[in-house]
Amino acid sequence: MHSQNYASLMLEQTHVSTLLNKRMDACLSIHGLSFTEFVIIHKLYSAEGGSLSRIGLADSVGLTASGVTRLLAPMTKNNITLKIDNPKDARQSLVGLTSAGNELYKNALSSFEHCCNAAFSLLDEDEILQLLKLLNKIKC
Amino acid sequence: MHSQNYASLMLEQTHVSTLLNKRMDACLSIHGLSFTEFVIIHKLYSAEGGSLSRIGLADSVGLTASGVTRLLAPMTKNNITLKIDNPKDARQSLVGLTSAGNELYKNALSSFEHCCNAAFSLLDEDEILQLLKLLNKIKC
DNA sequence: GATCAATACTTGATTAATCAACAATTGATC
DNA sequence: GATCAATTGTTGATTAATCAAGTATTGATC
Repeated sequence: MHSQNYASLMLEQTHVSTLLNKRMDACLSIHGLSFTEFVIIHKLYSAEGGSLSRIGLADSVGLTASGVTRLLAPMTKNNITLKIDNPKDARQSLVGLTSAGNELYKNALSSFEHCCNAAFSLLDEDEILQLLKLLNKIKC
Repeated sequence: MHSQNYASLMLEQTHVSTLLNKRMDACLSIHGLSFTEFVIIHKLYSAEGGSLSRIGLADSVGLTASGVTRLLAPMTKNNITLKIDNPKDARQSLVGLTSAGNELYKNALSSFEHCCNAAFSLLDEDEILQLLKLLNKIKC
Protein backbone atom coordinates (compact mmCIF):
# COMPACT_ATOMS: atom_id res chain seq x y z
CA MET A 1 0.00 0.00 0.00
CA HIS A 2 2.82 2.40 0.72
CA SER A 3 5.11 0.78 -1.84
CA GLN A 4 4.87 3.96 -3.85
CA ASN A 5 6.52 5.94 -1.09
CA TYR A 6 9.29 3.45 -0.51
CA ALA A 7 10.06 3.36 -4.20
CA SER A 8 10.11 7.13 -4.62
CA LEU A 9 12.30 7.37 -1.57
CA MET A 10 14.79 5.05 -3.20
CA LEU A 11 14.76 7.00 -6.46
CA GLU A 12 15.10 10.28 -4.61
CA GLN A 13 17.94 8.89 -2.57
CA THR A 14 19.95 7.82 -5.61
CA HIS A 15 19.43 11.15 -7.25
CA VAL A 16 20.63 13.10 -4.24
CA SER A 17 23.53 10.73 -3.76
CA THR A 18 24.67 11.14 -7.36
CA LEU A 19 24.61 14.91 -7.03
CA LEU A 20 26.46 14.89 -3.73
CA ASN A 21 29.13 12.54 -5.03
CA LYS A 22 29.87 14.85 -7.93
CA ARG A 23 30.12 17.84 -5.63
CA MET A 24 32.55 16.02 -3.37
CA ASP A 25 34.70 14.87 -6.27
CA ALA A 26 34.83 18.42 -7.57
CA CYS A 27 35.73 19.88 -4.20
CA LEU A 28 38.46 17.35 -3.46
CA SER A 29 40.03 17.51 -6.92
CA ILE A 30 42.17 20.47 -5.86
CA HIS A 31 43.97 18.05 -3.55
CA GLY A 32 44.31 15.50 -6.34
CA LEU A 33 41.89 13.18 -4.58
CA SER A 34 38.68 11.52 -5.67
CA PHE A 35 35.96 11.23 -3.07
CA THR A 36 36.64 7.51 -2.76
CA GLU A 37 40.31 8.16 -2.11
CA PHE A 38 39.38 10.70 0.52
CA VAL A 39 37.14 8.18 2.24
CA ILE A 40 40.04 5.73 2.19
CA ILE A 41 42.45 8.09 3.90
CA HIS A 42 39.73 9.17 6.30
CA LYS A 43 39.19 5.58 7.39
CA LEU A 44 42.92 5.06 7.76
CA TYR A 45 43.34 8.25 9.76
CA SER A 46 40.45 7.37 12.03
CA ALA A 47 41.43 3.73 12.47
CA GLU A 48 42.52 2.36 15.79
CA GLY A 49 46.30 2.32 15.58
CA GLY A 50 46.31 4.21 12.28
CA SER A 51 46.17 1.14 10.07
CA LEU A 52 43.75 -1.37 8.64
CA SER A 53 43.98 -4.57 6.66
CA ARG A 54 42.99 -4.31 3.02
CA ILE A 55 39.92 -6.42 3.66
CA GLY A 56 38.98 -4.32 6.66
CA LEU A 57 39.39 -1.22 4.56
CA ALA A 58 37.33 -2.70 1.73
CA ASP A 59 34.49 -3.53 4.08
CA SER A 60 34.49 -0.18 5.77
CA VAL A 61 34.43 1.69 2.47
CA GLY A 62 32.09 -0.63 0.59
CA LEU A 63 34.57 -1.74 -2.05
CA THR A 64 35.84 -5.20 -2.98
CA ALA A 65 39.32 -6.34 -2.02
CA SER A 66 40.25 -5.98 -5.64
CA GLY A 67 39.03 -2.40 -5.75
CA VAL A 68 41.14 -1.57 -2.72
CA THR A 69 44.25 -3.10 -4.26
CA ARG A 70 43.77 -0.98 -7.36
CA LEU A 71 43.05 2.23 -5.48
CA LEU A 72 45.99 1.86 -3.14
CA ALA A 73 48.57 1.10 -5.82
CA PRO A 74 48.93 4.70 -7.07
CA MET A 75 48.46 6.15 -3.59
CA THR A 76 51.31 4.06 -2.29
CA LYS A 77 53.44 4.99 -5.27
CA ASN A 78 52.71 8.64 -4.49
CA ASN A 79 53.78 8.19 -0.89
CA ILE A 80 50.36 8.80 0.62
CA THR A 81 49.73 5.33 1.95
CA LEU A 82 52.14 2.61 2.95
CA LYS A 83 52.11 -1.14 3.30
CA ILE A 84 53.11 -2.74 6.57
CA ASP A 85 53.77 -6.46 6.59
CA ASN A 86 52.09 -8.33 9.36
CA PRO A 87 54.69 -10.59 11.04
CA LYS A 88 51.98 -12.77 12.55
CA ASP A 89 50.24 -13.48 9.26
CA ALA A 90 52.08 -13.28 5.98
CA ARG A 91 48.87 -13.24 3.99
CA GLN A 92 47.75 -10.02 5.53
CA SER A 93 49.37 -6.65 5.13
CA LEU A 94 48.24 -3.53 6.91
CA VAL A 95 47.74 -0.20 5.23
CA GLY A 96 48.59 3.06 6.89
CA LEU A 97 49.12 6.73 6.08
CA THR A 98 52.58 8.18 5.54
CA SER A 99 53.26 11.51 7.19
CA ALA A 100 52.65 13.13 3.82
CA GLY A 101 49.37 11.24 3.78
CA ASN A 102 48.50 12.62 7.19
CA GLU A 103 49.16 16.16 6.02
CA LEU A 104 47.14 15.61 2.88
CA TYR A 105 44.26 14.28 4.93
CA LYS A 106 44.16 17.29 7.21
CA ASN A 107 44.14 19.70 4.28
CA ALA A 108 41.58 17.71 2.34
CA LEU A 109 39.39 17.37 5.43
CA SER A 110 39.11 21.10 5.66
CA SER A 111 37.92 21.35 2.04
CA PHE A 112 35.63 18.42 2.56
CA GLU A 113 33.99 20.00 5.58
CA HIS A 114 33.45 23.25 3.74
CA CYS A 115 31.91 21.39 0.87
CA CYS A 116 29.61 19.41 3.17
CA ASN A 117 28.56 22.57 4.93
CA ALA A 118 27.65 24.10 1.59
CA ALA A 119 25.88 20.96 0.39
CA PHE A 120 23.74 20.70 3.51
CA SER A 121 23.38 24.40 4.19
CA LEU A 122 19.63 24.29 3.73
CA LEU A 123 19.26 21.89 6.64
CA ASP A 124 19.39 23.18 10.17
CA GLU A 125 21.18 21.28 12.88
CA ASP A 126 18.10 19.48 14.01
CA GLU A 127 17.45 18.17 10.55
CA ILE A 128 21.04 17.00 10.21
CA LEU A 129 20.65 14.91 13.32
CA GLN A 130 17.31 13.58 12.14
CA LEU A 131 18.81 12.58 8.83
CA LEU A 132 21.78 10.91 10.49
CA LYS A 133 19.43 8.93 12.68
CA LEU A 134 17.29 7.84 9.75
CA LEU A 135 20.29 6.78 7.67
CA ASN A 136 21.64 4.76 10.54
CA LYS A 137 18.33 3.05 10.93
CA ILE A 138 18.39 1.94 7.29
CA LYS A 139 21.76 0.26 7.70
CA CYS A 140 20.66 -2.08 10.46
CA MET B 1 31.54 24.27 14.69
CA HIS B 2 29.13 21.64 13.41
CA SER B 3 31.32 20.74 10.46
CA GLN B 4 31.86 17.39 12.06
CA ASN B 5 28.19 16.56 11.79
CA TYR B 6 27.90 17.64 8.21
CA ALA B 7 30.92 15.57 7.26
CA SER B 8 29.75 12.44 9.05
CA LEU B 9 26.38 12.88 7.45
CA MET B 10 28.02 12.87 4.04
CA LEU B 11 30.06 9.77 4.84
CA GLU B 12 27.04 8.01 6.25
CA GLN B 13 25.01 8.96 3.23
CA THR B 14 27.50 7.45 0.78
CA HIS B 15 27.74 4.28 2.75
CA VAL B 16 23.99 3.78 2.85
CA SER B 17 23.70 4.67 -0.79
CA THR B 18 26.32 2.12 -1.80
CA LEU B 19 24.54 -0.59 0.13
CA LEU B 20 21.15 0.30 -1.30
CA ASN B 21 22.46 0.38 -4.85
CA LYS B 22 23.82 -3.11 -4.53
CA ARG B 23 20.56 -4.39 -3.14
CA MET B 24 18.65 -2.86 -6.01
CA ASP B 25 21.01 -4.28 -8.60
CA ALA B 26 20.68 -7.70 -7.05
CA CYS B 27 16.90 -7.55 -6.90
CA LEU B 28 16.51 -6.34 -10.48
CA SER B 29 18.98 -8.78 -11.96
CA ILE B 30 16.28 -11.44 -12.30
CA HIS B 31 14.74 -9.17 -14.93
CA GLY B 32 18.09 -8.71 -16.62
CA LEU B 33 18.17 -5.06 -15.59
CA SER B 34 20.70 -3.01 -13.69
CA PHE B 35 19.35 -0.42 -11.31
CA THR B 36 20.36 2.32 -13.73
CA GLU B 37 18.50 0.65 -16.55
CA PHE B 38 15.47 0.35 -14.34
CA VAL B 39 15.61 4.06 -13.56
CA ILE B 40 15.80 4.74 -17.29
CA ILE B 41 12.69 2.77 -18.10
CA HIS B 42 10.96 4.21 -15.06
CA LYS B 43 11.58 7.75 -16.32
CA LEU B 44 10.40 6.80 -19.78
CA TYR B 45 7.27 5.15 -18.46
CA SER B 46 6.47 8.12 -16.26
CA ALA B 47 7.28 10.75 -18.86
CA GLU B 48 4.60 12.97 -20.32
CA GLY B 49 3.73 11.36 -23.64
CA GLY B 50 5.84 8.28 -22.88
CA SER B 51 9.02 9.63 -24.41
CA LEU B 52 11.99 11.84 -23.64
CA SER B 53 14.92 13.24 -25.56
CA ARG B 54 18.27 11.67 -24.78
CA ILE B 55 19.44 14.85 -23.12
CA GLY B 56 16.26 15.10 -21.10
CA LEU B 57 16.71 11.51 -20.04
CA ALA B 58 20.34 12.10 -19.14
CA ASP B 59 19.45 15.06 -16.95
CA SER B 60 16.63 13.30 -15.20
CA VAL B 61 18.76 10.28 -14.42
CA GLY B 62 22.00 12.10 -13.63
CA LEU B 63 24.05 10.63 -16.47
CA THR B 64 25.86 12.31 -19.33
CA ALA B 65 24.52 12.26 -22.88
CA SER B 66 27.25 9.83 -23.69
CA GLY B 67 26.25 7.52 -20.88
CA VAL B 68 22.69 7.49 -22.12
CA THR B 69 23.77 6.64 -25.67
CA ARG B 70 25.75 3.70 -24.40
CA LEU B 71 23.04 2.44 -22.07
CA LEU B 72 20.31 2.66 -24.65
CA ALA B 73 22.20 0.89 -27.43
CA PRO B 74 21.75 -2.64 -26.03
CA MET B 75 18.27 -1.86 -24.70
CA THR B 76 17.16 -0.76 -28.13
CA LYS B 77 18.75 -3.80 -29.70
CA ASN B 78 16.83 -5.95 -27.22
CA ASN B 79 13.56 -4.29 -28.16
CA ILE B 80 12.99 -2.62 -24.81
CA THR B 81 13.39 0.96 -25.90
CA LEU B 82 12.92 2.56 -29.30
CA LYS B 83 14.10 5.66 -31.09
CA ILE B 84 11.60 8.09 -32.56
CA ASP B 85 12.90 10.71 -34.96
CA ASN B 86 11.70 14.20 -34.24
CA PRO B 87 10.40 15.69 -37.51
CA LYS B 88 10.70 19.22 -36.11
CA ASP B 89 14.34 18.92 -35.13
CA ALA B 90 16.61 16.44 -36.86
CA ARG B 91 19.24 16.72 -34.15
CA GLN B 92 16.94 15.39 -31.54
CA SER B 93 15.49 11.93 -31.33
CA LEU B 94 13.05 10.83 -28.71
CA VAL B 95 13.34 7.64 -26.72
CA GLY B 96 10.34 5.60 -25.75
CA LEU B 97 9.43 2.16 -24.45
CA THR B 98 8.32 -0.63 -26.75
CA SER B 99 5.36 -2.68 -25.61
CA ALA B 100 7.83 -5.32 -24.46
CA GLY B 101 9.56 -2.53 -22.55
CA ASN B 102 6.28 -1.58 -20.92
CA GLU B 103 5.69 -5.15 -19.83
CA LEU B 104 9.21 -5.44 -18.52
CA TYR B 105 8.80 -2.23 -16.55
CA LYS B 106 5.63 -3.39 -14.86
CA ASN B 107 7.21 -6.67 -13.82
CA ALA B 108 10.41 -5.05 -12.68
CA LEU B 109 8.51 -2.37 -10.78
CA SER B 110 6.89 -5.02 -8.68
CA SER B 111 10.27 -6.51 -7.74
CA PHE B 112 11.66 -3.07 -7.15
CA GLU B 113 8.87 -2.12 -4.79
CA HIS B 114 9.30 -5.32 -2.81
CA CYS B 115 12.99 -4.67 -2.56
CA CYS B 116 12.44 -1.08 -1.41
CA ASN B 117 9.93 -2.22 1.16
CA ALA B 118 12.48 -4.65 2.51
CA ALA B 119 15.30 -2.11 2.44
CA PHE B 120 13.31 0.48 4.34
CA SER B 121 11.32 -1.89 6.50
CA LEU B 122 12.83 -0.50 9.68
CA LEU B 123 11.38 2.92 8.98
CA ASP B 124 7.76 3.63 9.71
CA GLU B 125 5.66 5.71 7.37
CA ASP B 126 6.30 8.89 9.22
CA GLU B 127 10.03 8.44 8.96
CA ILE B 128 9.77 7.73 5.23
CA LEU B 129 8.00 11.03 4.73
CA GLN B 130 10.53 12.83 6.90
CA LEU B 131 13.37 11.36 4.92
CA LEU B 132 11.75 12.26 1.62
CA LYS B 133 11.33 15.83 2.81
CA LEU B 134 14.94 16.09 3.96
CA LEU B 135 16.30 14.66 0.72
CA ASN B 136 14.23 17.08 -1.29
CA LYS B 137 15.54 19.93 0.77
CA ILE B 138 19.13 18.98 -0.04
CA LYS B 139 18.49 19.10 -3.78
CA CYS B 140 17.34 22.72 -3.81
C1' DG C 1 53.38 -34.06 10.23
C1' DA C 2 50.20 -34.27 5.70
C1' DT C 3 45.99 -32.68 3.87
C1' DC C 4 42.46 -29.52 3.07
C1' DA C 5 39.30 -25.78 3.62
C1' DA C 6 39.34 -20.98 4.50
C1' DT C 7 41.43 -16.37 4.35
C1' DA C 8 43.84 -12.45 2.22
C1' DC C 9 45.08 -10.80 -1.21
C1' DT C 10 46.51 -9.86 -6.71
C1' DT C 11 45.74 -10.05 -11.57
C1' DG C 12 43.40 -10.40 -16.29
C1' DA C 13 39.23 -9.57 -18.49
C1' DT C 14 35.15 -7.10 -18.55
C1' DT C 15 31.59 -3.42 -17.60
C1' DA C 16 29.77 1.16 -16.67
C1' DA C 17 30.61 5.51 -16.90
C1' DT C 18 33.32 9.75 -18.03
C1' DC C 19 35.52 13.34 -20.91
C1' DA C 20 37.11 15.52 -25.02
C1' DA C 21 36.65 15.84 -29.76
C1' DC C 22 33.74 15.52 -33.52
C1' DA C 23 29.47 15.83 -36.82
C1' DA C 24 24.92 17.43 -37.91
C1' DT C 25 21.38 20.61 -37.38
C1' DT C 26 19.16 24.72 -35.77
C1' DG C 27 18.18 29.56 -34.90
C1' DA C 28 19.75 34.23 -34.35
C1' DT C 29 22.25 38.14 -36.44
C1' DC C 30 24.29 40.72 -40.06
C1' DG D 1 20.44 34.30 -47.58
C1' DA D 2 25.46 33.56 -45.27
C1' DT D 3 27.66 33.09 -40.95
C1' DC D 4 28.25 31.61 -36.45
C1' DA D 5 27.17 30.19 -31.85
C1' DA D 6 24.47 26.88 -29.44
C1' DT D 7 22.22 22.33 -29.10
C1' DT D 8 21.96 17.24 -29.63
C1' DG D 9 23.85 13.73 -30.18
C1' DT D 10 27.88 9.83 -31.17
C1' DT D 11 32.51 7.92 -30.82
C1' DG D 12 37.44 6.82 -29.21
C1' DA D 13 40.20 6.79 -25.29
C1' DT D 14 40.41 6.50 -20.52
C1' DT D 15 39.09 5.55 -15.57
C1' DA D 16 36.96 3.18 -11.69
C1' DA D 17 35.14 -0.62 -10.33
C1' DT D 18 33.65 -5.54 -10.67
C1' DC D 19 34.04 -10.62 -11.00
C1' DA D 20 36.34 -14.93 -11.56
C1' DA D 21 40.44 -17.29 -11.29
C1' DG D 22 44.85 -17.84 -9.35
C1' DT D 23 48.65 -17.70 -5.50
C1' DA D 24 50.32 -17.83 -0.87
C1' DT D 25 49.57 -18.69 3.73
C1' DT D 26 47.21 -20.22 7.73
C1' DG D 27 44.83 -23.25 10.97
C1' DA D 28 42.09 -27.28 11.81
C1' DT D 29 41.67 -32.33 11.30
C1' DC D 30 43.18 -36.85 10.49
